[in-house]
Amino acid sequence: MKLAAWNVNSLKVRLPQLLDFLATRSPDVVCLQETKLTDDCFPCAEIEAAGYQMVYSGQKTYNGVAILSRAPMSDVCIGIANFDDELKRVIGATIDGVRVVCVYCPNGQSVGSDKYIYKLKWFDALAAWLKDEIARYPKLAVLGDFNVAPEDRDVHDPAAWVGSVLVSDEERARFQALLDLGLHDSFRLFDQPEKTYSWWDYRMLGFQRNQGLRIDHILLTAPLAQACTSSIVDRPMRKLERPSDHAPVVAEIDTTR
DNA sequence: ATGGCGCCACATTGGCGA
Repeated sequence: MKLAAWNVNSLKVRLPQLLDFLATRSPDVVCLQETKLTDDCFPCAEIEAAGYQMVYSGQKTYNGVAILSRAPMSDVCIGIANFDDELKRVIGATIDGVRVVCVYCPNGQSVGSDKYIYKLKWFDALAAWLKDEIARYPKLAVLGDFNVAPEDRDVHDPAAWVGSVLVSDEERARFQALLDLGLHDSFRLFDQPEKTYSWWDYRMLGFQRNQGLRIDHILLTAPLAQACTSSIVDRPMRKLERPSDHAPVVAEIDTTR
């Protein structure tokens, strides 16, 4: 099972690139973030024509998540249980016995801001909910834009970023709390090229200079981590014309194990 | 020097993302 997560930064704009991704990479499951579409505007026909079923939860202008899958999805859930959040950031579904949770974690804007406080609370609610979900579904994957660079090696210039949003100790502690639930960062299960990132600023030739951050992740419970055969950042997608500022992240699970 | 780029909407400028 090939699983992908991609912050498309507007599905309306990025639909051609998504269809390219589906056709050339042939993922089984794709978790999308920042679709920025209300549900009545979701491009169902084009995605169905590409051979995928889909579930989605969106809103105007900001946020919005979706899961695309070749196989049927069941037990679809929207949002974090017991956490009141009007922003559309979470959708989950069961696919071939794997519980897939797609997340668009808050950005946090700047350390100490109201949005930062909300980000920390949001992560606490996510962890509390995932603890129950993992107990219910031992084979669980959490994929998406976490808006946290877990370690300094996930940051192009750690000295320039020290203490700022996306890398602050409090944010990294929230990410670690997810790992402490028994989740594994699939990317770190394998040897990886140095300076591998998943997001690059549109400004300042960020991509050309590889000034990026690794903030998009695929986290796996132990049964899936043991069956994981690869986990990469699909960097070439960031080179396309009119790219998202994020590249997709992709992990493969050997479901016969 | 806190800018830049790209996307969105009560648009032709401002808010936001990261």
